[in-house]
Amino acid sequence: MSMQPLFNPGFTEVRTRFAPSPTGFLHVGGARSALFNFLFAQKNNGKFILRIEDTDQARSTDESLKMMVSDMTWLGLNWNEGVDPVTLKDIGPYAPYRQSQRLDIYKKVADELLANGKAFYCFMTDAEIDAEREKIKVINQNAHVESPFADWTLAQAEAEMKTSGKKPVVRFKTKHLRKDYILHDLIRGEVKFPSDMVGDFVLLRSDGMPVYNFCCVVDDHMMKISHVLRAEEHLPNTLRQLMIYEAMNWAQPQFGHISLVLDEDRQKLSKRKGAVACDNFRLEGYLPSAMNNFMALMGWSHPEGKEIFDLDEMTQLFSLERLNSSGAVFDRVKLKWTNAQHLRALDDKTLWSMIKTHLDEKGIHYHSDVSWQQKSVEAFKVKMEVLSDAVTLYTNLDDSKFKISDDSKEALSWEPTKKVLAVWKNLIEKHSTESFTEADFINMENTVKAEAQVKGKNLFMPLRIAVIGQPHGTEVKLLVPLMTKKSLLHRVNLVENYILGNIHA
RNA sequence: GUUCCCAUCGUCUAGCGGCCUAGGACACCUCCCUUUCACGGAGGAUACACGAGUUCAAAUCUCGUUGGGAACGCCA
Repeated sequence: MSMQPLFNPGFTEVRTRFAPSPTGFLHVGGARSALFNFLFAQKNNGKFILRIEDTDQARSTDESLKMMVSDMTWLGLNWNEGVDPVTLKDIGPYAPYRQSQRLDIYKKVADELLANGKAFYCFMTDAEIDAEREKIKVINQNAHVESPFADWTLAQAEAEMKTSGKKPVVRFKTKHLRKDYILHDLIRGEVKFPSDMVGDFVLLRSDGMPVYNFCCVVDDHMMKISHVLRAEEHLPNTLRQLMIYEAMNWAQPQFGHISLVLDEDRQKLSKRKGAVACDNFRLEGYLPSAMNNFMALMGWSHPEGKEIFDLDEMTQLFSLERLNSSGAVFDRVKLKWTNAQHLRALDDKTLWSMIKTHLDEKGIHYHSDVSWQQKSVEAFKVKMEVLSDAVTLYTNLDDSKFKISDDSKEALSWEPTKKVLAVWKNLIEKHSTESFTEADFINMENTVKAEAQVKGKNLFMPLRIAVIGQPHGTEVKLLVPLMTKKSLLHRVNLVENYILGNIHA
């Protein structure tokens, strides 16, 4: 049995990176790529780098960069080098890690390619390119626009710049590369690209800003990235990148192209069909552990088929061999279930502190008493799938928000209901303390049963409505200990009035 | 259109030539638990896109067809 080397010649340790462009929120698809890079680096005692691809000056914002950083931190995908999560300063041996601050580096590489004839200055205007494109399209769909400047000497181009003042782009010369490029993809196996798949692509824009395919290669090389795990949409880019590696005579990292995350209609996940920003999920009360768990399961599988696990377990078990190559539909229903499982695995104290955050945010009232909080968590734990579900659950405990639901009407119209409520109210009034225990409630319930001569749902539904205003939901014996005598009286009075109002209406 | 990628239950997937009359999970249905709704438990229904090869043997390998997706920018 022969061991496959972990990385290509020229690399000494596993170094992966996630390189978002700060032009919006962190997308779950991106987060999943980040996760796999993080896991692979962790698993192999390597380094995980956060690089910022902000060469699109028009769209990159600081706001977005902060969001990316905080979302990554929230998920627990901690990086070893890159933008510091607190100070936002670049830290690590290969700083700076944002491309807008590495311009001189790209320029130097471009100059080298220019000098040895692997790239050229192109003075074509947008209009000229468009016109040319139209022209050749008629003859051959497959053809690429050919720049008349491809064969100019460097001196010629420099003279032209000087005299005309024109600002050219730098293009990579592909014409002479008539051959197939073979990529040994970690996930897809052998992928063959014909070199005529691409034309002379831009390296440097006319304003000197580098273009993605160029700075990506330069940075991956300079930062000694050993493994590039990225979404499948980048697969066609890889040809351009392979060409640059070859032209610079640089050692290639290993590439792995992960399948796409799709919408229900099997297209690339987009925000038009629901939330896709990590931040939205955080706000709705999804746990980072559940997010990671769920994202991992789109494309990766636990060796024992387990469905619920945390980041540590993933890190222990992660391997590229268990990554599959077909796209995965983002199933929000299963995400919710996954979250519920993680929620229930939490101890009551931790869960309470998370619930509290959501209640505070909405200004929902709760008791400061720790045992009350504990009891409330016990009562509501299995009723929640996401933390924000707590908002409704605890609002139901607020007297000022008490409301009788529409589906209560039927039970309130039953003949024995009036009697049940009367006995119930009487028992509350007679109760000697302000609060009730579970045992108190069970006694009271039995008394109502005997005195009102009712049982089954004729007993239970009216009682629940008198407590919570709804015929279904949390066990009444768990609800009553969360309430006061005053509160229960207030509620039963409202329900009685409601029935009276209905009768006379 | 061109190039590339992909193809197992509705969805996420296991499977890497015989263990597969295809396993698990979500969702769905039935029952149990439960004086409600849930949670939990036990069952059920549902899939190897199609066609040729290779082989004693194919969900697994090869080719083709079909279907889906992505990329074709001075976006990343």
